[in-house]
Amino acid sequence: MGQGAGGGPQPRGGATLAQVAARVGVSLNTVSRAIRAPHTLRPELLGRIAAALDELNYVPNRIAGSLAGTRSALVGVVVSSLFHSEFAAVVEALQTGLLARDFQVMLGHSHYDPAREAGAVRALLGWRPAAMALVGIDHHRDVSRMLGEAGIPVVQMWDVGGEAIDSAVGMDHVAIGRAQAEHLLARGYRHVAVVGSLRPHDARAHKRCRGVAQALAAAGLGEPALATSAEPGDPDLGGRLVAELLARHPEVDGIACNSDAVAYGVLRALRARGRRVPDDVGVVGFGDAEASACLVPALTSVRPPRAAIGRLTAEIILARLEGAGPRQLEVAWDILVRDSTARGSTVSAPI
Amino acid sequence: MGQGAGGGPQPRGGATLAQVAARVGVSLNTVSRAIRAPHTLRPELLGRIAAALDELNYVPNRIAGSLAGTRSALVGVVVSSLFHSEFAAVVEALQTGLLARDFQVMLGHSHYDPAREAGAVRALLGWRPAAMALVGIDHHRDVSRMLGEAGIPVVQMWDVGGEAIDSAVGMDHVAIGRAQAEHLLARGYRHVAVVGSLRPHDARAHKRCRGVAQALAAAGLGEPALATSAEPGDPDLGGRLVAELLARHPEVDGIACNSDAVAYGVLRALRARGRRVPDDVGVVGFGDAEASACLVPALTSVRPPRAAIGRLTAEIILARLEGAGPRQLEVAWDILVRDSTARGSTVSAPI
DNA sequence: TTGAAAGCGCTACCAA
DNA sequence: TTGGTAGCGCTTTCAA
Repeated sequence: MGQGAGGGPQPRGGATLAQVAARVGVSLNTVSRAIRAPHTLRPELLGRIAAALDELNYVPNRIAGSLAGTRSALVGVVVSSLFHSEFAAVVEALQTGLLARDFQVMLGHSHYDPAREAGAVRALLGWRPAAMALVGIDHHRDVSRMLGEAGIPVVQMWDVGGEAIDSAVGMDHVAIGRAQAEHLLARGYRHVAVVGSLRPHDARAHKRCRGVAQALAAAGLGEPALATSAEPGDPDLGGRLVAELLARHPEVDGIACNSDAVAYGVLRALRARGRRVPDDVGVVGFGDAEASACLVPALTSVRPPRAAIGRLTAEIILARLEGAGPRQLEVAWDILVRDSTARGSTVSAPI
Repeated sequence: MGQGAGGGPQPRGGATLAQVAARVGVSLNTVSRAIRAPHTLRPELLGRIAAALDELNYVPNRIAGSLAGTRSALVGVVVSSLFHSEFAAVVEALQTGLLARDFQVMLGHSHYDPAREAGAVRALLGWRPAAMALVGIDHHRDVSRMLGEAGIPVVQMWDVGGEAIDSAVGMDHVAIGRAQAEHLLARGYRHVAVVGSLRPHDARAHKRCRGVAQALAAAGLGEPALATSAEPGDPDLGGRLVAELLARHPEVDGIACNSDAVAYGVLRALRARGRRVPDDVGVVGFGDAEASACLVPALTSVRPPRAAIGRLTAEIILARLEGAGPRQLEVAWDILVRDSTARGSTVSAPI
């Protein structure tokens, strides 16, 4: 209270097309065309309009443009989480690809919860996006229904193998789990366990887990020992889970982790318990986080092609918008073999 | 070609308010009020409208709402980069705070480039956001001008101490640099260097660097040795810079890194060269990344209150929008002391 | 090459 | 408690 006008700043918006038109002395839609189809105007007029546009710092109102135009310039993107940065690089590559064609990305988070995912999808759909991209291939039926009814291109990222709503770009997570286990077996580890965060609705994590079991079965071994939790996967969780695992299954000598962050904690806890890596125990991660090559021992991990997934998603969206059909792509990943599984490459039978 | 209709999916949008109204047999704006002010309708009518809304899967068109309404429901956010996840936690906390009040976040990236930052700000302003938040306090003058003219609340995050456009929530980066150096000196390291990515327009990094120099000067020591680069800060860069540093300044025994990722590479390179940490060299990072506590030796680092910065930014934006005045907050950070600087806590003079 | 007019789907205000 | 009406700033026809 007092003499001030009170209240926050008054949004002034910028100049409107009509104001620019009035200043130049032409009609509103001549200015509009000066922006969208400059070649249809006399150069002289175009020059005067450009000058006015510049002078008034005209910034096109995309809200108005979207409402009036036939297509929106927004793409909705739903990721599980940005926090653990699993998907930050995917989003960045996607946004870069889209921005080049003047599409804005709108981000939503599911926090690994189907209800929140549905909420995020609904909220984004309210902005009438031209397309949507989301992490995962298995969704709550409300999500599939809403997305199907929206009648826009939808790209499901990161996973493949489920029933795609429209298009998909991802990895075969069962194969990844299998590869984790096969790598451990090839290095001579026989008692393989799975450690990590396994949220009820994180289908990818469950698939990798299943892949590990498949590989063990194929090798004539029993079920993998499991130490999982629905908590977010961080080093502390890894430490707690491995402690619990070793108490129950002291024979474990190979650990497939559901994320590198968890693997960091696993390595630390093994060290604290005097278990040598890779001599006594082999550890393989998932995600190839930035620090993984700098740990001691350096962590063997699965590297997902994050930037490629983001880039391909952008490409598919743009192509779909121009009339191309849906596509489903499986992208390749690889295992970066480092010291944490460097016990030797021949299968040595236990004494 | 072929028999198909060709073309991508036809965006069908959802049902409109008018369609719902027609179905119930009331006027369009009665339905609008059923959504925004339900208590002003007869319960019976409200029930019928709710049923129709549900049956037609009505999703309000936020584009139309923003254009017609007095205020937009968007907040623009510009970060330097998501990729190195420096700001992912800030954005997530900010988005959570805003979403609770039904504001959508629109993200832009500057990639540590003033021109791209200006481009991102301009692009976001086109959506007529209700407010903007951006990383950094020192901006290209075009950015300050555009933001000032927009007449909306603007919160500058992460840094403080410059001339704020409107509001700010951040840390004193000079003090952080000073603290890094003082910590090293307190642990008995005498020849302190700065290693890391120093992009021309990353004012925060420059301030931390200046802080280190100040602390050395205050202790009667000379300028810090510098090994910096404009490349993105990752472990490989850290490794290369420290190799170059030790070639030029073999006497260095304390290293202040501009990010934890760089520090990871520094630790690895020191190990490869047979320099023991913390005995021969002390290393302190910035950012407290997830892996830092799991390295060997565990990395001493400065921990920024990322979630708090995001949350406070959301609070300030919401308050500003309700008429509160601008605020400038400096938030506290701390140094997590770990093994990489654990040489002892008394200053021991070199022999 | 330019202008006029009709909406896009909604909110805000007024009248009933 | 409800309905009518005038825009928001632009794109998109169509006519001049």
